Formats: sequence, C-alpha cells, structure tokens
Amino acid sequence: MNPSPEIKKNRTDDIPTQVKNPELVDRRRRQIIDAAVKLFIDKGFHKTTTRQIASRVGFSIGSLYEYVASKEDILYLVCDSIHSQVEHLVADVMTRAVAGRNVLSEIIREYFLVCDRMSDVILLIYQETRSLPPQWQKRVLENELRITGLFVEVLAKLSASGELSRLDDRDIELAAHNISVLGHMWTFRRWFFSRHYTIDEYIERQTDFVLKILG
Amino acid sequence: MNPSPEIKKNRTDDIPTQVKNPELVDRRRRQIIDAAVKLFIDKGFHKTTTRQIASRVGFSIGSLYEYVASKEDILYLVCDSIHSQVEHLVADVMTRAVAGRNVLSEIIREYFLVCDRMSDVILLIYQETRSLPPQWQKRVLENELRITGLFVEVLAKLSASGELSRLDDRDIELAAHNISVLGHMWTFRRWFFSRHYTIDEYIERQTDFVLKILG
DNA sequence: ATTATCTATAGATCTATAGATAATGC
DNA sequence: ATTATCTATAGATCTATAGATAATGC
Repeated sequence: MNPSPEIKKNRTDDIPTQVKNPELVDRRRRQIIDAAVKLFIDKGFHKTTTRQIASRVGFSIGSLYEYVASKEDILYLVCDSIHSQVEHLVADVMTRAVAGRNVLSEIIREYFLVCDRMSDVILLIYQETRSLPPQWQKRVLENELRITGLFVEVLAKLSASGELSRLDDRDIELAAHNISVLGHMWTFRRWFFSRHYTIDEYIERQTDFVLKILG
Repeated sequence: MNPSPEIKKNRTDDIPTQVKNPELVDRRRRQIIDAAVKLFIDKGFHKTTTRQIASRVGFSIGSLYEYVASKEDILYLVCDSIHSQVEHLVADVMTRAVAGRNVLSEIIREYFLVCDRMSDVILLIYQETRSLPPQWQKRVLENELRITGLFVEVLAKLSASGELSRLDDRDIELAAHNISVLGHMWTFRRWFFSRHYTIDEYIERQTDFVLKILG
C-alpha cells in the first residue's frame, strides 16, 4: 500500500539500552513485551514486578535492565506495540473493504471483530495509559487519534462520493470517534455485553444505528 | 420520588471499623473519601500512599486504619461514593426533564453536562475499578449498570408513548448504553475534545446523531 | 472504663545497579 | 577485548498493627 520501503520502527531512539546489537535488542524487547502484556492483563501494571517479567521471559532481572531503563519503559513498549497492532489491523480492514459492497457496514463489522479479539489489550490501554510518564502518555494518545483518523478518511471519502449523506467535517470527525469508541465499549462493558449479546448481534444493531446517522 | 423513608446507606456492613460511634464513622469516612479522591485523581491509586491520605485528612495513619481495614477499602468507598453522586444527579435530571418539551434532548444535554463536571472522577472509575478486589469490582459494575438502567426506563417510556420511534427492547437497551458511553467519551477523550469542541457543540452534534437513531 | 487517636515500627516488598562471570570473535 | 548475562544487594518504600496516650462520660 505504501510505496516507500517499510521503515523498521525502532524504539532505540526513545528507550536507551546498554546492548550494542540492534537485532538482539529488537528480539529481546519483543520477548519482554510478550511477557509483560500477559502479566499486565492478569494483574495490572503496578502489581506486576520487574522480577516476574524477567522470570517469565526467562532471564535475570539484571539482563532485563540492559534492555530498558525503567519499569515504565516496559509499559510504553507494551502500549506502543498494542496500538501498532491495532492500527495495522484496522488499516488492513479498510483496504479490503473499499473494494466491496456496503463499505461502511463491512468496515464496522471487521473493526468490531478486531476489538472483540483484542479486547484484553484495549482494556489495558484504557486502564494503564495514565501510569506512563506524561511525554509517553502523549504519544499513546496520538496513536489513538491516528487510528480514529483512519475512520475519518474513509467517512470523508464515502461522504464526498455520495455513498453516505453529506456531512460537514466536524460531524464526520465526531462520527469517526463514535465508531471507534463503540468498538471499545464492547471491550470495556464486556462483563455486561458478553452475557446478553453475541458479538454478531452487537455488530448488527450498532451498524443499523450508525447507518441511520450516516446512511 | 420514592415514598419509603430515605434509607441512610451505611457501608458499615461491608467495611468493618473499630470505632463504635456510627455518626463519627460516617463523618470520618466522608473526610477520607474527600481526601482520597483528590489524591487518586492526582497520582492514581497505586502511587497514593495511605500516609498521604491520612495526612491530608489531618489525622494519623493509625487512626485511618480504625475506619478502614485496607487501602482497597478506601478505593471502594471512593468508587461507591462517585457512583452514588452520579446516580443522584442523573435521576434528578430525569425527573426535571420529563415535565418539559423535548424530553430526550433535555436529558442528553443535562447528562452530558454532568459528565463534563464530573469528568475527573468518571475517568478515575474507568482506570481504577480493576484495582478493587473482585467482589467489589462487581458492585461497582452493578452501579454502572443501574445508571444505564435509568436511561433504559426513560427511552422505554418515550418509545411506548410514541414520542420516539418504536424500537424493540434490545435496541432501547443498546441505545441507553450508547448514550451513557458517549457521555463518558467526552471525559476519556477530553485531551482531544476539549481542544477542538466546546461542550455545547459536542452536545448539539451528538444529540442530532442520537435523534436520528431514535427520533 | 470506654472510646478514639497517636507514635513507632515490624515485616515485607520492589526497583535498579554494581560488580562478577560467561560467551564470542579478533 | 568486547559484549551479554547473572548474582547479590543497596536503598528506599509502604502497608498494617501493637501498644501507649489522651479524651469523654459515668
């Protein structure tokens, strides 16, 4: 999709490390992220200890601190990785959907399914973003906004081409936020919805609502 | 509104105390809640120490533990108090609105204004509910559901009387959740919305959307 | 006597680092 | 020699409680 060569996003700029070999850093940090995500989902950030993370990765606490400078660094790596996954999935959904019929319904359906699959980590972001240092908190919020921006683009295109009713920019922006958050709502009210609705019923009814607004 | 005499809800049943005088317990716990809310908003639950809470209330750490048995107790008191405030405010909004014209718009407006005013504490609930012991977590979620239930009632009434289009029960339920969460969205995306929208514009546009669905 | 409050601290962690050791490649 | 990893622990907290003290009412 993007013609420019894939830029390997490397967080070495943001998060210093004692280790020289960049591939090793990437690999180890990936291990750290995988271990930490599970523990954070399970017990939350503050109740997870750096020792538990190290031991789950399978190396010592000393080694852990060769790859990050603080526990917050790990949380940032985790949040950034989650957003990057979600963003890729959503972008993917969109390229596939614009080819078909009923573009908007298709996108909503696929996006909500992504939210359903990722619900643990989406919840984690809602709960732990505030535990980040302010500077990284800002980054995480920018990531969130970028994902909403993908919806803005699609809605704007559909509105301009007449496939949806014409709305002003701000209505489009707001509708994009609403779609994002209604996906999240499935995750943070899961304790209720998963007992009373299937994801398919949820998708169907919410799609009808959105189409009444935009259709 | 409720004909039965006001039952003073006393949390003594849930949270044991060493202190015999019930009025004193209520008063001191109110002080503890007030101090803790501010600190939790400021630094989060885990980074607030029991000592800081005690010192902000103006008594010793020893005394604090006469009124609660653990730090989690304080968080529960805080969450419960917040929900009880919000519930009262929302219930209030509704009794006043059903008298007037444009009931639904009026309710949405007033509810969103409540969310705007209470945004710090609403955010706190989203972030810290998971730090509660499971049994109390459940209580907090029930509180949330009860507030959504108030919207369900109103929508059902309006739908039955023909003031809104007829919807089945599940659409009404879902719409009630949506309204609740769109109010919360103003609080947890405040970092974005407060820069780009006034609360009045937000209310106006979201109300138009909701009326397209229900109106 | 009883109730409420305070002081002092036990006991249990947890993060982060210093310095030692092992592995790799010249 | 250089890089990566490990062990051991300094240093800093923090929650919760035991036991002492002050205040209140009989």
